[in-house]
Amino acid sequence: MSSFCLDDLLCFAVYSAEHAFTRAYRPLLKALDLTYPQYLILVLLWKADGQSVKELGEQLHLDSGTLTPLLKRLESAGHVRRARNPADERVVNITLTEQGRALEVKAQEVIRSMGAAIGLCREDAAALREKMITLRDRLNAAVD
Amino acid sequence: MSSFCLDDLLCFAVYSAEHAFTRAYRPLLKALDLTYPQYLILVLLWKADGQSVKELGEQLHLDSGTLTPLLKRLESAGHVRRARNPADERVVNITLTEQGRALEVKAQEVIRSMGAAIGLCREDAAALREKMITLRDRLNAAVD
DNA sequence: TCCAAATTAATTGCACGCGAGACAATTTTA
DNA sequence: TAAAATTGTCTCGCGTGCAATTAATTTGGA
Repeated sequence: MSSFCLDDLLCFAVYSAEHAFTRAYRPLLKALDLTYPQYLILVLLWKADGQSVKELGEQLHLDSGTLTPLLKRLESAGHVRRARNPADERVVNITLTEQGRALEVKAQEVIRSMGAAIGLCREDAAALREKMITLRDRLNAAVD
Repeated sequence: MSSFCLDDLLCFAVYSAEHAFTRAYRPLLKALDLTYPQYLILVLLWKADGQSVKELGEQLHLDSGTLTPLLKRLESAGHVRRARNPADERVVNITLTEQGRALEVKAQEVIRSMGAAIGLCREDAAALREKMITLRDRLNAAVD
């Protein structure tokens, strides 16, 4: 019994790889005064500004209990504005400030640095990414 | 600019897969009153009882700032004991209680359930695991 | 022997991430 | 139209993770 070690578990491999990613991102994002989840939100807004909390949460697989305080921190840092949607007062839309939009240029350098740290060619990275997405979706389906 | 979506990023694929894993584990481990990190610690202790905080941290890639409160919770739940090493008073050794040892049997069922949820054959899971470990180690090397 | 350096665990403060519950706005249904 | 159900967000409490600091101890060299 107990003949396996942690690295034998796929779940732990993913768990520790995720930590390694955030550790690798931390010093790069610190230059922009961002955390990794904050960076992910900006990535979504750079692509489509003005999304609602719910729309952001669906893409991030996070709920509003996580997003609300996170978005408030992004707001107090001056990167986004939060405003109720006049057409439906339940909805809060998140829009970039000029400052938040300006961060996109600096983020290009972060992406380049991470690409180098990963050390995989484009094809291998894409293949691994596909497998992780498939695994994630299967796990999420199993929970429901 | 901003032509990519989140699922195009390997880092996000790993990030969201990790969340999916802990979400999938949560209901299974709740039956044992354990969180996923607590479960990982028990896995290590089932394999080798009496390890120090530092030894556990090295295998989990976590530091004492994370482990100390986590181990205290495991102790107050009655699963482990924390005791200074008489030979070196700086070191705290963690030993399983009878109750903590008994959990290993119930954990077998958790492992079976997760294996089914992952939905990969043994070879594919092992190959994916290898790739994640390699990626993790490369990222960790890049930070230092 | 004694002192400086190194090692280790604990502590503190901050940022997620989630479950549960509260609440207001909106939609559905009777 | 009024009651009921749903939706979107917020708040709270708890459990990680991590950086930085502190305290205690051991080790190594003069």
